[in-house]
Amino acid sequence: MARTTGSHSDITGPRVRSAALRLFARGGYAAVSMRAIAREVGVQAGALYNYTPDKQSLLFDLMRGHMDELLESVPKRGGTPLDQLQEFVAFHIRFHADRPDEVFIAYMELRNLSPENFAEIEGLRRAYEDRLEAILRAGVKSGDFAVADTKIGTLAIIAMLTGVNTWFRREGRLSLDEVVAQYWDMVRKAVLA
Amino acid sequence: MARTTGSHSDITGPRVRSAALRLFARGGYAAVSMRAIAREVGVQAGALYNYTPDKQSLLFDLMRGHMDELLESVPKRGGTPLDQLQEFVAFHIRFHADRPDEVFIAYMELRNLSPENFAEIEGLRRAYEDRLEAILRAGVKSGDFAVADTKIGTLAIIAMLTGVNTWFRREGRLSLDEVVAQYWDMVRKAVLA
DNA sequence: GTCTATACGTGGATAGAC
DNA sequence: GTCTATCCACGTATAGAC
Repeated sequence: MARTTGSHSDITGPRVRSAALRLFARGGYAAVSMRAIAREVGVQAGALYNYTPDKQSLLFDLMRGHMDELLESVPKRGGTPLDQLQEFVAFHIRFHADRPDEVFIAYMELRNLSPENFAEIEGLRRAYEDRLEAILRAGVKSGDFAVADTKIGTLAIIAMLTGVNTWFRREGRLSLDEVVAQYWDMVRKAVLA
Repeated sequence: MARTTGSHSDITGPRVRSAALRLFARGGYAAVSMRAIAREVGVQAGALYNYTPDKQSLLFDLMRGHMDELLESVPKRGGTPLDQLQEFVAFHIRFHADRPDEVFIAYMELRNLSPENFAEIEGLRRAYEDRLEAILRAGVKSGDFAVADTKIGTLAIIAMLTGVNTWFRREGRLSLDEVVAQYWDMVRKAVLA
């Protein structure tokens, strides 16, 4: 995908991020070279450094952008604990199903972050988990839910929901509505008193 | 860890596998060099090739060994569907908690397998899932369980259980017995009619 | 069976011309 | 802003001495 010389700062930046996202998700951060990213964008490797100081920042920006969007999008509190939980389950599955590459990177490439960058991403992930745990605690307090340890319950539910991404395909046997319905059924029964 | 020249075939082989396991789990297959493995074992890089034809085989052997052991260890059928499910849940959590490095590699490094090796590991993983799905189907048939789609139920339960490995630490707040008890409580409620 | 030495490719990142 | 050219470190794997 050769390109001619010229100025394209406004469009090349997003293209670099997009190419890195796709390639990191497919091959893994460590296995993807800056040259491969440049080839995908249609520039030479040296030109990438107009848009990122280094490869590590490219990974970190993708992960932070994803986590920021997740935290901005998660439903705010409202309604009964059961209503809130249902809303959370549907939101989590749909949000993640829409962004398979971002989700894959956010889970698989944590160990390739520098210690400082890892700490920041970990904090955002914790903040997201806290949203769900607050719902479970409210439900336990109101007597609607029976969850022995809300922290474990939180991690168990998130692991179960995120697992959808490992197998769900839009062309597959089941619609996303059906998937959401069954997961909600399982989660609901698992936490109800 | 310098070593003197000599013959150590009987002990070096297992040490190579053990070092590769630990380093792959910590840093990721792509980021770990043969030199790093050799350093951990205490030999020069060239000597590794007496024990493995290449790096890919090292990864594949670790994963196949893990999956073989998993399939040999999984409880065979017996008792009511509810009893079988309880046994499966306890087995899965304990087996995986005992082998954090193997489990981490088996889930994270699938994409670094050659296509042929990937197909073989995928087949073993599928066989393991089939064990659980058979239990769910038996429970649905007997009327004990209410699971809309046993394939989804299988994947949801396995994802939930395997997630324990991302946070459980033996020195932590909860004993493995307590963890098993709460997960069994959630799984049981989730599938019961 | 392990060593040293090396072939050969590729990695991230930078310099300077245009 | 992008290009070409390059630096230098490191990767897997092999050859041949001991």
